[in-house]
Amino acid sequence: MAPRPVTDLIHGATDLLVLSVLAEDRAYGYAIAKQLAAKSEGAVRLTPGVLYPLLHKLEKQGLLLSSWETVQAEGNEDGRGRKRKWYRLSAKGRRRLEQRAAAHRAYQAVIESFLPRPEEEAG
Amino acid sequence: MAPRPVTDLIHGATDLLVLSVLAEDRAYGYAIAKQLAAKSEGAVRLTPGVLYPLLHKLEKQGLLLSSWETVQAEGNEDGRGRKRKWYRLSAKGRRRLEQRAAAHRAYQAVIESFLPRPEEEAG
DNA sequence: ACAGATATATCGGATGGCGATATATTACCG
DNA sequence: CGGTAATATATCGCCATCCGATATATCTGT
Repeated sequence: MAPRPVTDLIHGATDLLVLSVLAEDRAYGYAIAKQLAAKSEGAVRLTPGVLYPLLHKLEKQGLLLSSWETVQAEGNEDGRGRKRKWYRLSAKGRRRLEQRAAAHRAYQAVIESFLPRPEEEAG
Repeated sequence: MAPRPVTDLIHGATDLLVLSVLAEDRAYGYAIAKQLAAKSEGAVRLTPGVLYPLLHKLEKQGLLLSSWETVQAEGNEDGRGRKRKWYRLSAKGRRRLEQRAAAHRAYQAVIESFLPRPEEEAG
């Protein structure tokens, strides 16, 4: 058994990423994942199995507020349509983002202080 | 039940930290944990439940080499004594450290690119 | 004699990320 | 008009990891 590809991770920063995206503008889950993937050139991919439970957790914690919207398709006059669950940061979520970002930066600085200096790539 | 103190974590960087410490000099487990705690002013504390399974894993992966040493105490002439398991980086471990450090830095740069700019603390 | 630091180790619980799977709607292309 | 892919949300179980608790033994300082 190979030790598993291990796409390797996102190191407990998923909440930070979602909160950060929503700090700029409201968005729905799928759009959040697309934005992260696009702006990181594929490096950050929040799969459904990570994304949706995470959004539910953050909402439950009062960091996000949500509302459903139904997109009316062309030539579709009845009640059906694609549903989107829009999320936005609550005031609490905004404060939490600031805290988490600061804590993340502080912690990364500590880790960086232990790492070996990067190898110079000879030109 | 409060959501647990959540000493909060070390974000999957434990291997990176251990490899980094051992890149400078050989050490035994307890000393590695002490060094990390001291140099980070308590921010990084590898508890036994994290430390020892991790060292075993890294050794099993061929990244670390180990050897036991017995510290002879004063006034103790017989065979007993405190045992230390010394670890050092293998060549493979050294290469792995470079890779992991580079990957870590690249990933952190991506995460940082999503974070909001730090709030200016007015002087 | 006793407490506390040193030193290694394992166990079980909780969390979190991940792939797989499910369901429904809509867009695109031939 | 029919099929495939993209859009959109959601849950499940597996596995790795981190964590506190516990165990054992040695050594130091008082």
